[in-house]
Amino acid sequence: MANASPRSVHGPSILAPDPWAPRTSAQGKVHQLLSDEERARLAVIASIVRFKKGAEIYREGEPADAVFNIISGVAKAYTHGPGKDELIGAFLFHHDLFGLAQEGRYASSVKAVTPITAYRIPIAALRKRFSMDAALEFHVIAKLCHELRQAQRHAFVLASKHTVSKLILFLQMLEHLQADRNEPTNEIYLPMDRSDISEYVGASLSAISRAFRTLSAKGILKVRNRRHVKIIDRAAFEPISHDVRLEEQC
Amino acid sequence: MANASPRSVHGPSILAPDPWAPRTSAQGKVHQLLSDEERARLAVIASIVRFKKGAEIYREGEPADAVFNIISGVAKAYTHGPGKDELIGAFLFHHDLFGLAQEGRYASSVKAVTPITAYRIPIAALRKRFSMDAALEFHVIAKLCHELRQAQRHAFVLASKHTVSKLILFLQMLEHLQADRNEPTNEIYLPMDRSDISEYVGASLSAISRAFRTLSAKGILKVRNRRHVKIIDRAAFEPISHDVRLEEQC
DNA sequence: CGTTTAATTGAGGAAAGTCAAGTGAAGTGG
DNA sequence: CCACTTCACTTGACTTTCCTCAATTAAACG
Repeated sequence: MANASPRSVHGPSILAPDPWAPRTSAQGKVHQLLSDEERARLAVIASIVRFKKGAEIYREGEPADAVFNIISGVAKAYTHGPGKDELIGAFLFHHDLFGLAQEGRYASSVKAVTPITAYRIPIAALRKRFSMDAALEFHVIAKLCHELRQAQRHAFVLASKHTVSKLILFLQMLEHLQADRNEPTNEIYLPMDRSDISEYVGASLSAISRAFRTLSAKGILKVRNRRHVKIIDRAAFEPISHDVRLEEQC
Repeated sequence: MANASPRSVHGPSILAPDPWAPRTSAQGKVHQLLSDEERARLAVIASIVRFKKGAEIYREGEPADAVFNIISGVAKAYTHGPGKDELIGAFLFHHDLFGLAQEGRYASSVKAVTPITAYRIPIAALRKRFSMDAALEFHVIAKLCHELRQAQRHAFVLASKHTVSKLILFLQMLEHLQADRNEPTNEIYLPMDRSDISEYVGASLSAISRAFRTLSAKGILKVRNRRHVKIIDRAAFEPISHDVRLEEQC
C-alpha cells in the first residue's frame, strides 16, 4: 500500500534531476536517469530483498558490501552520535539509493519505517560495471548531488530556531518529495511516527506535538489522522516557513 | 600565508578517501584521487582565478558554468533561507571541489573567507572529459560521498541542543580537517570570524562568544587570539562533545 | 476487549535569543 | 609613529522558547 508500484519492474531505478541539465530542457523535473538497458544490466547483478517494518537493514560500521535501491516503502538513515542520542539523517523513499560507504563501512544505520522492498546490488559487481559504463557513473553523480541538496535542506530545518518553523519546513520537504514521486499532494502523508520526526528536525517529541497543535489551532493545517495532514492556509504556510513568528498572524 | 602551497602545482586536485576502499589498505587516510595524468589533463581545461577576502565567487541561482577547486584559502558556502537569515552550509578548504549545480544553477552562494586561489573548470569541458574518463568520474563520486558525510556531521552539530556542544563538535571538525591537510594540530586555526561560526552551528553570535568563554573558564580550551585556540583538557573535550552537561564536571 | 504502543498535555526550570551597551583590536590617514 | 575610526567581539539584562519529567488520553494490535 505504500507506494505505487511501476507497471513493469525492469530493475534498479535512479530518479533525480540532472544537475547540469541545460536550462532549455525541462527544468525542475526529475528524470529516470537510467536507461532501460542500464536497468536491465543492473538487474542482473541485483537481487530483491524485503524487510519488515522496523527491521534493521544494516548498521553503522558494518562492512559495506552492497548498495540498495528502494522499490517500495520508506526507510530512515540514522546515526548514533558521539553521545547517546541518535539523529535521523534522512528518510529514504522510492527510487532512493543508499548504502554508500566510508572506508568500506556503512556510515549510518538504516531501518525500515514501513515494509520495504529493495534491490540489493553488491558493491563489487557495481564497481565492475562502473568501469565499463561511464553513463551509469554519471547518473550516480547526479543522484549524489541530489542527496547533497537534500542534506542542505535538512540543515535548514535543523537550523531553524522555533519548532513550528522546523515542522513547516519538514512538511514542505515531504510535500515536494511526494510531488516528485507523482503522488497526490492535496494531503501530506507521514509514513514515520512523531518521534522519528522529532529526531529528524532536532526537537523534542513534545515540542513536535505542540507544534502540530499550534498549526492546527491556527487553522493553517488540518490533522486528519496520525499519518495524514492537509495544508489549509497555504498563504500562511509557504512564506512563514522559516522564522517569522506565527503569533503575529492571529 | 593561508595554506601551504604544493611544491609543484600540476592541476586540479581532489583529496578524499575512497568510500569503497578494501579494508586491507590504508584506512582513514585521504588520498589524492587524481593521477598526475588526470590532473594535467584537467589543468588544460582549467584556469586559475583569485578572489580577495570577502569576495563573492558566485551567487545562488546564477547559471552554473564552472566548478572550482581550491588551491589555497578558505571559502564558505551559504544559502539565503526561505526567510531572512542565512545558513552557512559548509566551509571549503584546500582541495575542495565546489560549484556542483542543481538544474543548471548554483544551489548556494560562495564567498571567500580568506583570499582564495582556485582552479576554475568549465562544466562543458568537464562533462566532455567525464565521457572519456571513467576513473575521473569515479573520483568525483568519491569526493561527493565525502561531502555527504561532511554534511552529515554538520547536521550533528546543528542538532545538538547546547551551544557548548555545538562549538566543541565544530572545533573537532576543524581539527580533523586540519589533520587531513597535514597541518599541525596542536592548535586549531579559525579562518572564519565568530559570526560565521554562529551561522554554521546554528546559534546566536552571543551564544558562541559565551560558549568560548565557558570552555576557556573551565580550562578545557585556551583562546590564544581570535583565530587560534588550543585544546587543553582533551579528556574533557573528546567525549563530552555532544550533549553531556559540562556543568557536571566542575 | 484488554494490553501495549504512540501521542498529547501540563508544570517547572534551564538555556538561548534579542537588544543594547561597552571593550578591544585592527586598520587608516595624518 | 601615533591618534582616530571602524569593525569584531564581548558582556549584561530581560524575555521567550524549548527541554525534562511525568501523568493522561488515544489509537493500534492481538
